[in-house]
Amino acid sequence: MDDTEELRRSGLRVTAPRRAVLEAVRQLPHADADAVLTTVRASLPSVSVQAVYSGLKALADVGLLRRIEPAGHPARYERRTGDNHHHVVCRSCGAIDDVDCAIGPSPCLTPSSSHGFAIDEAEVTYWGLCPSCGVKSAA
Amino acid sequence: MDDTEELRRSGLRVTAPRRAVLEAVRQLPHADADAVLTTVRASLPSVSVQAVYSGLKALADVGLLRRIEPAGHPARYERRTGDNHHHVVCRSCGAIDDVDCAIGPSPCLTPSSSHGFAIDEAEVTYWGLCPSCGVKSAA
DNA sequence: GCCTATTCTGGAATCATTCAAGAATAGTGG
DNA sequence: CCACTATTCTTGAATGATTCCAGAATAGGC
Repeated sequence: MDDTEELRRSGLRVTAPRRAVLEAVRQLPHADADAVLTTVRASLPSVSVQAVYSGLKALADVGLLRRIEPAGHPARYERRTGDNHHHVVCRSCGAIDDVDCAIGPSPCLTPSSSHGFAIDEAEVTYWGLCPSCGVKSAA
Repeated sequence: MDDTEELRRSGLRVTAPRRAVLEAVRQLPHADADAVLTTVRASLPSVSVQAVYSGLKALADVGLLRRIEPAGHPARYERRTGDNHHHVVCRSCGAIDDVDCAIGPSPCLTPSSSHGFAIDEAEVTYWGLCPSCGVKSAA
């Protein structure tokens, strides 16, 4: 299924900016809005900042993209959706990698106490140093 | 151990704004900077915004406060530190509650694959609706 | 091909937070 | 108790990511 088809099935209008945003996130998993903008402009030089933001929002709203917001970093976007996998974030450079569910299939965590909250998602973020930053700090 | 003593032991200068910040976070667990500012000004009306921000940062840096940053919300601060407990966040009103470690003592989660990252923390955030927002949305 | 709702463009605004320069002050040594 | 110096405070401006706005463009149904 190509991007155009995915957009249509999700009930979104198929526009050049949206296809380009979808394609950019495919090329750059965990890209932030700025990186997406740069990539999109390689093929569509006149796309506005807002077209990218609203495209990212529309795509995330229908589930074609997943938005992750690591503390202290701008939001990142990825196409791997629906499995609630987790992420490792490098404290030094902000690099992100996927991590499969810690325990079994998603939703993979049950809190020991929920204080009456109706919980629908368990989000896990691992923090540390990526391979290349780890080497630098050890030196 | 009172606030003054805690500050001193952590190697921080004891100032009125810092004591007030520490006291405010004790009164309001999971308060954001703005709520802390308001509370601090109840006793010290002329404290600046930056005194609160720099106080929060200094206190968090030495571990007297823990800073949490739920996606889409301003940073919150709490005095319960050192146990890496987790949080439930209400999607509707942003209310936060503590949740004990999902599995055993902290650090309580081990990723199935780390991609070479040197991981030092597993942060878990549960998302859902708090008791009062859950009631409203069910109605 | 036309019509209308949706999306896009350009520009300004918002929010949380941080930076900068100079005044105030905590804590040390005398 | 006082002076000294580094730290912290004040005021005010700046930053970065993101959103809001009004009007122009356009996707998709008829």
